[in-house]
Amino acid sequence: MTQPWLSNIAAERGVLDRSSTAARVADLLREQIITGLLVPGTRLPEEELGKVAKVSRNTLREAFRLLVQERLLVHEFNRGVFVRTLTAGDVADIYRARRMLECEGLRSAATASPAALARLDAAVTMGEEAAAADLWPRVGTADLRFHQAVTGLAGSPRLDEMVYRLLAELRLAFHTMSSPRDFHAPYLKRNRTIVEMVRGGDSGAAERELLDYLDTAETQLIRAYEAQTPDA
Amino acid sequence: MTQPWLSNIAAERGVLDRSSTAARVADLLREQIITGLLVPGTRLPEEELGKVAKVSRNTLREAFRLLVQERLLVHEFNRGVFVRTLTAGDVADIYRARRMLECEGLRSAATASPAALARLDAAVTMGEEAAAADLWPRVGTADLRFHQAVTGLAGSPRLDEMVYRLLAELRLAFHTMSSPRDFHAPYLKRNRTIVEMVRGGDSGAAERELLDYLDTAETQLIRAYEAQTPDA
DNA sequence: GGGTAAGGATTGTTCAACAATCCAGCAATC
DNA sequence: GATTGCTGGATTGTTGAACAATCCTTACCC
Repeated sequence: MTQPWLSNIAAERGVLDRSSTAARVADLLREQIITGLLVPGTRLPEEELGKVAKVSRNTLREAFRLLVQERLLVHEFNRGVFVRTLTAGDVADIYRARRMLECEGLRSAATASPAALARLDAAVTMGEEAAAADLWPRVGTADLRFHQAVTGLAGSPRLDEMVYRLLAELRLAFHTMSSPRDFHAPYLKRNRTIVEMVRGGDSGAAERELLDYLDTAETQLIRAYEAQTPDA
Repeated sequence: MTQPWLSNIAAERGVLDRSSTAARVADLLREQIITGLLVPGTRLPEEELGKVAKVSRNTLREAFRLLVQERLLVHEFNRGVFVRTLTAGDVADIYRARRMLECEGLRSAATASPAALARLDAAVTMGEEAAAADLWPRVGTADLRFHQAVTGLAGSPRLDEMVYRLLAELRLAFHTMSSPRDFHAPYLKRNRTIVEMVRGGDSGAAERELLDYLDTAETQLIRAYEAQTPDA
């Protein structure tokens, strides 16, 4: 391990062989969920799903467990697994946690690694280019990646994982928004603003901007959410 | 649902019927891990373990998944599951996340529910009584419960879960401490101090105290940790 | 109408088997 | 002598079928 590039190999090694069938089935299901084709509340019967996915019930159950861990599915004992349905309270709780995590990231922006800053910039650029090309779902992913990069400024693997899970969870609520374009468009500019504030060293201003940003996004989302699910 | 105690029953209902064999096997393994009998790095062979636990390989694998999610085990594809070994970097990262979460709890102490405050008090009292009775492992659990209660002041289920997982993870490192008594004893008083500051409404002082508290605990733990695992 | 019992459908769990992969040990080569 | 290549045994990954336990619906009875 004296050569520097050997440690690079060692670090990236994990992604090479990781390919269990259960993980691949989980990928398929995740895709269906985050694109909104699998509606929250839907029950996923083991036998039927196993047949169409051409995997045994056991491995399918293992895939379920992976997605339950990501909070995309819920597992009720002796009743089966369902696509998670978020309550308005869940959305509020997620935004509360996001505020804490992302602000923590901005506060440690001064000591952030160049790679982390580059990821921040790349995410914003990706969003702008996707908007120019009219690829609005891609704008959505870029936005999520931006917020992950904000938290990533802290350089903490655990904080990264936390925000990753929160954002994955949020996708369950995004589909209640009528148009992804109207939802994501206003935030493109604000993301760029935040990046420039961070680059300029004014993390206090960036934090204020981000908090206001999250507030409006939260109320917008919750309003659309409660309109769709009367009461609850 | 007009009776108040009915909602209590409804809230606690989930734990009644939740009794899959996999969960119970996971409980057994967790016990062995947090008491330190199962040393980090140990490999858990499926066939052998399934025989002694008298469960099939499939359900054992399900138990493994549960503990992998709790970060007590790690799962390497085609190689098996191992008891997680924390690096000094892991410990530092855990404390970083704890600082963020627990301070967030203290900051919302003013708006915390009476039940959350009661839990805080109960945890400290439990620790003091356990110390008086010379039950030091119990002091340890009381301490963990205290920190969970601190975060619980925020009243956020997700923050609660995050800190729960972090503290569970941390137990993997506790066994490197030679004596649980020497490690936990000094913190009994500081816990009480923090509770009184919170009760008095001075959450700023409580936060400063807690941060100092966590700093010393972290350095103490990491020092003992690096002494035991030379290099790494 | 409301409670109840039977029935079917689905999940929980086990078992046995085979394929895929890893790993330690040994042979071959330079 | 160290590295490479191979081989056999052990362990994990995955499958399919079977049975028990549980839930849900339907029909029945009072």
